[in-house]
Amino acid sequence: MKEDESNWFSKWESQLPKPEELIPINQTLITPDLAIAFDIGTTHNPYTTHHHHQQPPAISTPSSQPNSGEFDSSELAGDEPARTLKRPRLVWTPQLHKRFVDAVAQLGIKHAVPKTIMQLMSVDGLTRENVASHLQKYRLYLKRMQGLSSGGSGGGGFGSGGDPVTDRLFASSPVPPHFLHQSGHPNSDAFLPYMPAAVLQQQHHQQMGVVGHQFQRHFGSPVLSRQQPGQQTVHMVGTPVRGSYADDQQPPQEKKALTLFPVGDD
DNA sequence: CTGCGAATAT
DNA sequence: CATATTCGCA
Repeated sequence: MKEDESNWFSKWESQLPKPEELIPINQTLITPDLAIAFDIGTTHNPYTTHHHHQQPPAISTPSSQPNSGEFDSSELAGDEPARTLKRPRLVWTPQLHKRFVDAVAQLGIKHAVPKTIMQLMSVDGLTRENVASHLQKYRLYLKRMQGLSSGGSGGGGFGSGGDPVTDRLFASSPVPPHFLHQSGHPNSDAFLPYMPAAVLQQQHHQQMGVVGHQFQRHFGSPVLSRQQPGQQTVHMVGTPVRGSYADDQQPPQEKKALTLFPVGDD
């Protein structure tokens, strides 16, 4: 039992926020050719075409990124409406969710509020609303789990929609033990090993635009999509099978994660 | 702002 | 159809 804690802690520690270790969320970037090969650009996607305007929320970590502030954008100076446009629908990929969970874990369920979580995650493009919304669902998920394991509805015949895993996304990430019972950590101090100083000031580089084909049913998709009346789904897929990756491990075999290309804004 | 429920969009 | 986002309220 305690071992479990040590165990998850060890794993967690292994992938700790050391800048060097911290980056691998959007690791695989698709090459332009590959993007084209994927039919990206056939349709008029604002993000796939050369109109890199404002940035779709890109998931990236505040660490090294080759392309710092300089891009040779052809028309990036004159029009940057941005801000007022709707952000693309954020796709909560398991990895992204993991970051979320880790953030909550490190903050402690107590102080896990949208704003703080968002800052700790340091995922650029992420908004407080994104996190807030997700946090709610996550809390419900946790609640559900507890209620289920406690004994509850064993009586009536479970089977009707009482799946322990109604939420595949949440299920894909290991839920820290202590999330379940209470917010109060007796010795929580001991569990706050590292708090990145950069939390409050992250340099953001936005990048990526991506694309994929319409896929439903798979949640291995890193990233976001945007749809507007008249636009087609710009979902993207990357990870193959459904499964259960325990944690940050990416699918062993690869369908190849397609991804984003650098862009600039601001 | 944060939390929550429901509606709405994609 | 599932999921994320938006809206109103506490």
